[in-house]
Amino acid sequence: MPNKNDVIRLSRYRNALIRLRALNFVKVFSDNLADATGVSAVQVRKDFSTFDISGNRRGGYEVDEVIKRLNKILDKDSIHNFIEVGAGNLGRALLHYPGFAKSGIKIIACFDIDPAKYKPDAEIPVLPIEELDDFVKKNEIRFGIISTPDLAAQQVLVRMISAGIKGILNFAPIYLRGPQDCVINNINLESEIENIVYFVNFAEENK
Amino acid sequence: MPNKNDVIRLSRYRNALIRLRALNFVKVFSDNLADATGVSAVQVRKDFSTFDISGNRRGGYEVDEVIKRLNKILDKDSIHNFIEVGAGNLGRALLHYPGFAKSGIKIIACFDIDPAKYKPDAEIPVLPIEELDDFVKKNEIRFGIISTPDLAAQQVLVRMISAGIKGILNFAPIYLRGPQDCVINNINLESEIENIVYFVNFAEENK
DNA sequence: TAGATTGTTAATCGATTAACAATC
DNA sequence: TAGATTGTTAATCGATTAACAATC
Repeated sequence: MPNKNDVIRLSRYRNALIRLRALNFVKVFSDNLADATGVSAVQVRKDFSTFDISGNRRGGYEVDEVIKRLNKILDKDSIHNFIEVGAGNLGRALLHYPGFAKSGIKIIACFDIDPAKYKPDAEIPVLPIEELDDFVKKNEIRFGIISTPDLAAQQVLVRMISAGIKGILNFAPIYLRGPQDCVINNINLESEIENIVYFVNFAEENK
Repeated sequence: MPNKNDVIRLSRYRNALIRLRALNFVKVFSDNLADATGVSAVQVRKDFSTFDISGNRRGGYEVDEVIKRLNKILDKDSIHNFIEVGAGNLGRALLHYPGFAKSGIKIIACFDIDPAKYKPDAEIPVLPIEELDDFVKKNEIRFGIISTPDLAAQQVLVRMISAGIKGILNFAPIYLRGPQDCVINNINLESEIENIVYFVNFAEENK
């Protein structure tokens, strides 16, 4: 079974290939992709081989074909409906993040506890959190985004899972874990910053 | 030299410890931290040992002391000034992200190419990108955030680096790399989503 | 054919864990 | 002292890379 890093690399290859295609590349060698992504050329070939993407010895890989294959693997040919919980600054920004729309990701509703935030008639409605369960079940939503403060996050997680959500992107600054059959990716902005600060300081002290 | 994951775990320990302290914990065992963070107990002890955080055999670790030590290591006792480039939806949300303020991270100015976005008199001013270089040098800024579309990101990176920025958090959906002495953490929201979709699909197909 | 590139197997490297000695 | 926990060394596991055979 592939792990998170393997699949992250596939995304990276896809991004690079789309850019190379825009530059009229028809074929690429693993070396080109290595340069474009910072991944080693062997790693590229190994990944392609494990995901059944094959090239021509001597002729490299066909850009279009590899992109098609990656689209299939990453399920980029269909639209994925998401719900979001937390209509604060970050939450509202994500609702209108152009990268999502462009990339087949559609947030179809947002939920909050604060009545002041409700906007039932907006293009992407903001609804009371109590309606989450029904909404998710009725619309068969499998994916959710958490953009609440950390204190609320754990409860929101429980609610999402019991409603049947299977994949979650969590922006609350608390590391969430779920049951076996639920995928949670945590993005902790504070800890990313701490990380950067640490390594910049480290470099400064050791130069 | 520690790597990114090592330091990310330190952040995680710190978060957990702050929560445990709020629950009046005075001491913790590596087992407690393991439960609280999902990291194994050996790993906790190993990490603490490599970062010179010591406990009492039999008595565990003192919460306050470990937090202090982690604050020192992660440089949480001072305020870090950041600049940001890109005042779109996401950029504006980050400007007012409460988690940053709470955590000693201060974005002191934002830059954009679009004159319609300029707000030189706002609390956090939005300034023309041309002013970045001077501003960074005058204020000795070491850290930056990129929240532009992908096409602009590469140029923004060059500009930041030549101005002397050493640590960058990049939200543009393109994987950026910099010179040896510059730390870049890439957060690619699209690829995080692709990742979640992949694993949810995978679980569904293999159940 | 010669040369270049893929695809794969074996070797290496690094990170995690198991085992256990030290000690409070 | 007995028991529990830290701290560390050695073993294991997994991921990356080196080497090279296959082949276009």
